Amino acid sequence: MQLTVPARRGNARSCRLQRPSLLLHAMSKYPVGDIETKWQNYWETNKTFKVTEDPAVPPEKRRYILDMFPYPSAAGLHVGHPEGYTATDIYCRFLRMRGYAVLHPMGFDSFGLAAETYAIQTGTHPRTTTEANINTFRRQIKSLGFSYDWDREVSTHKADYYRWTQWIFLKLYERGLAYVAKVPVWYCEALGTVLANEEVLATPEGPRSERGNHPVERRPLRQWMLKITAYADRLLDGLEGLDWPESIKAMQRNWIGRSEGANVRFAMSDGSGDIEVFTTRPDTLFGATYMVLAPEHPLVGKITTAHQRAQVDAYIERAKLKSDLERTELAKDKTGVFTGGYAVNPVNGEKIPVWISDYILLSYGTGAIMAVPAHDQRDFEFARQFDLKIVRVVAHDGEPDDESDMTEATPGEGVAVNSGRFSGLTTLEFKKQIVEWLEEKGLGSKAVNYKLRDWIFSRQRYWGEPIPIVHCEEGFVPISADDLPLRLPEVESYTPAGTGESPLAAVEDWVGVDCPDGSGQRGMRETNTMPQWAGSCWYFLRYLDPQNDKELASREKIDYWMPVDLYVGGAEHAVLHLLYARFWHKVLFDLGVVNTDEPFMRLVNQGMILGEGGVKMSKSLGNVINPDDIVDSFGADSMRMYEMFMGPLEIAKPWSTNGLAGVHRFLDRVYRLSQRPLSDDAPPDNLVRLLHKTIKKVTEDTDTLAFNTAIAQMMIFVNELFKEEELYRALWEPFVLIISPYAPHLGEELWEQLGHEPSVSKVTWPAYDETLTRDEIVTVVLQVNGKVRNRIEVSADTPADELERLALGNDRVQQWTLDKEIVKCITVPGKLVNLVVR
RNA sequence: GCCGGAGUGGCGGAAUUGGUAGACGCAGGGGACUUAAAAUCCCCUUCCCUCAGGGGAGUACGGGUUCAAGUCCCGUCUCCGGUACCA
Repeated sequence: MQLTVPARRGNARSCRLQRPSLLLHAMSKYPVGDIETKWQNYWETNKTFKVTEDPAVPPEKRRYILDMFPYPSAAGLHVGHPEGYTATDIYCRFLRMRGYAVLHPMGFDSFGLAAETYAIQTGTHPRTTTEANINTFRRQIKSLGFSYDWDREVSTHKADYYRWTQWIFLKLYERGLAYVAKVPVWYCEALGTVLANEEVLATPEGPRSERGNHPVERRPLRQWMLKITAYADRLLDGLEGLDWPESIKAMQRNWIGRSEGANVRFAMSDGSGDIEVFTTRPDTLFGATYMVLAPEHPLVGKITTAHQRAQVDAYIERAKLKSDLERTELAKDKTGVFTGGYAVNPVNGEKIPVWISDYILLSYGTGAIMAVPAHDQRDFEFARQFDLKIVRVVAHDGEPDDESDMTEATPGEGVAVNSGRFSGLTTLEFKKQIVEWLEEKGLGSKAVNYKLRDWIFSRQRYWGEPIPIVHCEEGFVPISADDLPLRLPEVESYTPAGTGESPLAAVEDWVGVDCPDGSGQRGMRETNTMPQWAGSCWYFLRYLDPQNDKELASREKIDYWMPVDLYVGGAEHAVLHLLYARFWHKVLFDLGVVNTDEPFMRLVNQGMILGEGGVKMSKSLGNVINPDDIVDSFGADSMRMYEMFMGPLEIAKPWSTNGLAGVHRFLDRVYRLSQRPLSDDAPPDNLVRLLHKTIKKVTEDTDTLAFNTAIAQMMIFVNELFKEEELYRALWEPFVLIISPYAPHLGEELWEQLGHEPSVSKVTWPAYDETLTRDEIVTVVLQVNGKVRNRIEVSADTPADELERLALGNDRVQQWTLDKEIVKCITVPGKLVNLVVR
């Protein structure tokens, strides 16, 4: 998946970014490079982290920990990638040592625009570029010592992978969830192609292509669509049970945008047709004083009077050129034109004018509204702009009765007024009764609307999954699942055809094909390809069974591992990827392919790593940190540990090379400590207690992904050990175990130096003794009126009355209680005594 | 505007069910070692006042609850992320 970092464009050569000069000063006492190479080779040769489906492992001891796989860009790995990957790696290593079977795979989201753009410019096949980039990514990821099971690696552009992406598409098609429709999309004359919304920018000169700054316009073009709206309610309801950040859930809810209301039909006064509107406030029907249609609304032509025709046509022309953005955000003033037509308000028979305006979007609801200016701010502004009638139909406390005094609409709920026999009803009750009334009269009905729209699934591109459909005389004929994969043909040019078709349209001997229905007729292949999102919708299933050529993954393996227990990645995928993947998963669930309705039980977003000084990392600022440079100068363990020490995983935090050096210093200290002669003597009691506290803290914090505080505790422990002459084996061995998920190369090395067989990752995580985690002597705070006046050291089990006696007898305390009456005494054993005086 | 999140030293950040604010690290200061420097080790380091015992203030701001508030409640401000004529 693509991170929203400034991607390098149109240049696939690897480029070394400038090294911060500080890196060159990294001094190291321990042989970082040797150690890290040694253990990476060991893990690779011994397949240390290969995992298989062992039926002896009970289900509650299995975990599927997933990283968002990267889009292999030419720029190589970014410091943002290792953050999430390190977090899951530490967690996985921890879980394994705690006796879990852990599935932890990695792969590549390898279809995408950047490689194709480069192909257009240079003629290099996108596969060549992509696979070179994958090799770089894989090398970089391996250099950080992550414990992936590399035998499960997948890449979405490989035919044995996209075969199953196409298979899922066929299933969607079979179920009526994939269809073709003419929808307005951005078309760029100069580039000869359709552009995605995110490839179009709003500029003062109008909408322009992101690439080349060419003008673009909306054209209704034939596109493949996926009926995600059919799953809107399930996508909404499914969020309830998920352990996801509240913000992501809120964003998905907002994106789906469910709203309840009613559809109401208004007849034209001249009988020229009916206008249907959607409203969430049917209780304000009596306040509907005019209507507005979207400029593209099909009824506009029919109801416009001859007198208004020229103005209306001119307005429609202008609206066409505006982007959605301009029609909404940028437009402060309302614009619109009267059509000359009138509709009849069904509740009171009043004739109300029908206008068109671009504040009404054809794509939402019915593309038409009843305007209630008294209680809707947009309608209010429009009414004031064009001097239309305003009637209040909801009473709120303390409002002026005269509409001419109103300065803004009052959208809240209240009690109905000016509403005939419905007057006096509360908003809630009114809504119920009016819908019943409308249904009785056949004028309308209860309705639900969504902001969510069907997913435009086709791209006029080369580097994507071909859509396995043939256009035959009798219509679309899907390719038989047995004939998949439908491979991408080789092409001579990657440039779009200029007709709004993909480069595939030019490959005549690929496009022309016998119809798969066996009729003997000739047909034409679909030349659109799938969008980049397709491959990432289900990759986590392919990891389960990557070699399977009979099905996308066997049901046994799905049952063994799914659903994903923890999914870590950037918040930039909050809506699209996570919504699309959930949608496909629900379809697969309905098909009986997968075992759960939701794929990802727990989601964590790692925060962005900013440049030094808290600004965004960007090439133009020259503050981009290249992980390769860090690994070269400080080592992978320092890089990993520093990124975890920076702060909580979820928050954005600035990079600091000094901070990195500090963590490196710590690891260096650990190594130097390890070179001291080992002692088998019993260690001092205070250090044993510190060890148990440390094990407890690191255990709990690793379990909750609070890596920064776990590392702080390890630093405290090492600082204390460092002060001792001797290195006690009884303290050192457990410490090597708990640091090993964090600094795995050093962990392996030290474990081996302790005389053990590798790998440390197979050793059981140390236990702690709860009683040893508590201090025997504690500091108790003596307060007078809540202010700390003294501290005393007492045995931890000193009872309350004894503490109270000690407090009252304390001379520093007495200075503050002298001549005062002691009103109250609060004692918290082991913590404090607070004397309240007057 | 709406939704979500966050405001703690010079900086990144700690702080259990309300119970010692500032753990750990960075930066800074002092000392040790060294011919010297680097590296390393030790100590100090929220701010203000101080008779050197301490005292006062302090977790964005203003209130409140409480013996006790960074933590709970009400209001305000700022910043970050998302979204925006969605009828």
